[in-house]
Amino acid sequence: MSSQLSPSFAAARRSFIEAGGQTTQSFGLGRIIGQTFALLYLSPKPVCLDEIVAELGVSKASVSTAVRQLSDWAAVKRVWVKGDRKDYYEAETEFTEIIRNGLLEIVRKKINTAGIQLAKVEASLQDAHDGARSPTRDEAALLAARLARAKKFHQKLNGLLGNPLLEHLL
Amino acid sequence: MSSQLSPSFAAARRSFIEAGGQTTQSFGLGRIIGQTFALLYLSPKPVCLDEIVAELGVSKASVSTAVRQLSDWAAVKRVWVKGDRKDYYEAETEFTEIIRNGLLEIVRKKINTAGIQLAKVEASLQDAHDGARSPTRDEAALLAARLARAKKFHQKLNGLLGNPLLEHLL
DNA sequence: ATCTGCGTTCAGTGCGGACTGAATACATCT
DNA sequence: AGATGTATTCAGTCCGCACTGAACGCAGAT
Repeated sequence: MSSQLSPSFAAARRSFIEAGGQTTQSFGLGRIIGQTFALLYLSPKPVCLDEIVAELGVSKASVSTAVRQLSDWAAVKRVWVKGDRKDYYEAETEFTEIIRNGLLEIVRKKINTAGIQLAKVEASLQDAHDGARSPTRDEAALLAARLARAKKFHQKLNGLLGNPLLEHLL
Repeated sequence: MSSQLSPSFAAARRSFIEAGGQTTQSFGLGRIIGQTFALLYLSPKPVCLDEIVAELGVSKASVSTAVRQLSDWAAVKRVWVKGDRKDYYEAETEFTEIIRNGLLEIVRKKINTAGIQLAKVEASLQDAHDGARSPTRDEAALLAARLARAKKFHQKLNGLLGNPLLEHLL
């Protein structure tokens, strides 16, 4: 692909792709996701799966799943090239959109499951309160109070993540 | 510790601690960090290392490092009990502070290292531009343009994370 | 219908990082 | 000073998860 490009230009390109991989990996998303996006982000024309596989030197399976992840977040979009049976992909260049659909969505999910667990704790605390003997009361009261604070904070976080003002700041 | 508490109360407590572990683990911070904080958060009095070790059933080393992590973020604070050589810990109950000092700080670091890598790419692109022959120019121009956009977004993120308005929303 | 060239799936592998246990360092008491 | 009870450190182990390779499914072409 980059046969006639100057060596140092190719180096800069690879460096950028590597940086993409490092970044996504540091966020626990895996290396190939970032590398794939970076590659597409730098490409002037749509790129097919096998080209990505060739340039990154990884398995087709990895790129396939990475590309799906990325298109789930609308970080890349499929492009059909007429007369070609391959799938081609190009990057969404608007980072703000990607954060909105990708990262923030992930965080929302995690916050949400945390909230579900809080609700379960609340339920089992109800049971505990019913059959409580005297020495339990103080402990139970503290747990209830702390649990309430946790729930309140959880709601505040939810509000923040849904706040249009946050997305406006991006 | 909870010998005279009702079974279902103890269950609620363990459930909360477990939820804490799940949450921190889902954010890639490890399970014990969240469990330790949750335990301290529910405790009416300061707790020493060995009590945490006993209740969580994990190694002393794990709890030791977890506790240090947590106090780095000011999520827990050391408390001295006079006449006792052990270290005691209690939780910071103000979640907002923890997010500020912990999670946001982590994200800032990651964003920062990403920025450093971008700078490196920019530098090697400078070299490439110097020795460029004609067919390279277009590709180089695109890379430069996209790199500029990436840098701009990086700065925007930095600004957002440093924005007092964000912390005010918490 | 068969063949050909794609993308996807899934059981298995390898690796990175959390966790452990023993050795170490440290503090306080006698 | 030594002794004792504590926290910390560090090499090693274990485990989850990203990644792989082969088998599969599914198109369109002939």
